[in-house]
Amino acid sequence: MVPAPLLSPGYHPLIRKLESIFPLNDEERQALQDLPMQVAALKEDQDIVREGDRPSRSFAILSGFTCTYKMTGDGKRQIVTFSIAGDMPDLQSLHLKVLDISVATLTPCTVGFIQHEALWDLCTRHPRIAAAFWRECLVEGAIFREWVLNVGRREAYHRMAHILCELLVRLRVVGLAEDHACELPITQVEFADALGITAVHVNRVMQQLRADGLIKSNGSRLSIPDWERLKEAGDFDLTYLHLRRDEAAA
Amino acid sequence: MVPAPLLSPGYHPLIRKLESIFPLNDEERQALQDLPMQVAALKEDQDIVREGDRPSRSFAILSGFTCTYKMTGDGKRQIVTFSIAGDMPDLQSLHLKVLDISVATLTPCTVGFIQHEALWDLCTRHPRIAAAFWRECLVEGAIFREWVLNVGRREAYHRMAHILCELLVRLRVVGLAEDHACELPITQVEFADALGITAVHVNRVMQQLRADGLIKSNGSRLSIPDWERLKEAGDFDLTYLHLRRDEAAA
DNA sequence: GTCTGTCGTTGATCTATGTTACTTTTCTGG
DNA sequence: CCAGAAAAGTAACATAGATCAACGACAGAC
Repeated sequence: MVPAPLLSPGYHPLIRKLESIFPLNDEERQALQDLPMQVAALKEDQDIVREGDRPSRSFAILSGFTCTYKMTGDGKRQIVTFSIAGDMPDLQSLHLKVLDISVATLTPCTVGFIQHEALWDLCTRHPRIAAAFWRECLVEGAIFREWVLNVGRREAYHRMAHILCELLVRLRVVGLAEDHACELPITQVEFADALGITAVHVNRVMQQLRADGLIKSNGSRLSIPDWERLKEAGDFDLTYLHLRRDEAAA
Repeated sequence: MVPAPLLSPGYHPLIRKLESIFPLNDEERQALQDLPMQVAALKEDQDIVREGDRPSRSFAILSGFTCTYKMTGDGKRQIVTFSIAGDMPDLQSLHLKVLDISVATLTPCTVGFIQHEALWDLCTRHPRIAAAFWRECLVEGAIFREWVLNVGRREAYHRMAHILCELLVRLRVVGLAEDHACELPITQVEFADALGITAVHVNRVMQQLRADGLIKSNGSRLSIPDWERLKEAGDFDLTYLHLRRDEAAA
């Protein structure tokens, strides 16, 4: 039911992610490994869950990128977070019956659906895993807070720099980025919806970042020639990601 | 150690708040009632905890208003949420060692500090209370998400309307507001920091809301002559507050 | 190999909101 | 009851970013 490479010890994205914020023992890793999961391959630009849904399962992203978004009444979209391998963007539905967000794929994705019952069972049997999930929800909350700050109080140029820093660090944590480069298949329209600006302005700001030598990009490949200066431009301090040892040192 | 009126059944703000999102039984209510709490009276405009702290206790607000905020590197403040009686703005510190936010009083406040050990103990003994706390953290996260949307994609006028709707509903839930009026001791500067705009603009926008007959205010008293129109102006849908029965019907 | 749609890019113009520098009102402590 | 401070309100001017309307470069479909 689950493709072999995803299950080989040390490669399960969910485990890798959880371990980035919480230390697990062998037994707990095994329990996660054994979690019954219905794996699905999804195309890009597809909603996985929608605002108003009452899901009976959550899902973990095994590969690909998703965004979590909300819409205003007049149809404007705000992306509130991006998610990557190991993330469980609707874990909250375990406790909150009605979803207040939608999650959509940005790229083709592999996701693993896990019945809430199975998660409850796991949490009961392994209270430390329950704590790890709770903790993961809290880290997610911390990211939202930082985004409120980012959107509320930083200019577009710095906002963009900040989000790039966050994405690079988070990708590094799950092994999807080298030191200062990564694959980042996010369009300018998507960045616009995440930063609360227009796509036109994203374009201008990215050009400025390029001109200033803070980033380079060809196609969906991003590389960062001067991490220190990008961090500074983005006013980026990774405390809010609450990583264990400073995984990504950065 | 705890003032009597705060402990009398049915009036403990913490219990009232938890029950607004999670049903408790008598035993659980009692356990919360018995939670050892160090009560403190704080003046206004005081930090209760600061970004970077590593607290060994969390606190519940028993009376008064607080704001949770973050600062940018160049000293701009963003308030990421307001908190009121029953809220535990730094409950996260139970899991996340280093605080990524500061919490300050907006008015004189009574707060009850609770040692993390006591909370852990409570959670172990009463798994449903642990679930309730987890759930509370998730609701808080949902509020942050809505704020990202609010700040990112709504114009100042609508943003202001939205935040007023949220505050009224939340105050109503804990019995601090009548149907369409409440005491709201939040200054225009504070609203500005919460909405990601300037105080000057808050002033303009509030005048517009008044002129449009959506709100009335004298001093710190807010009243809402036309709730339906304010909700509409604020594009407000209380789903994201995840209240139990629709407490505040609204 | 052309067609079609998506994505990135550009320029001209407009506007919501910021900035600065006040004045007026309300609150508070002595 | 008054003085001083904090909060609210005003006005003139500045600007980051929005809006609108193109255009070019690809990539996948057929």
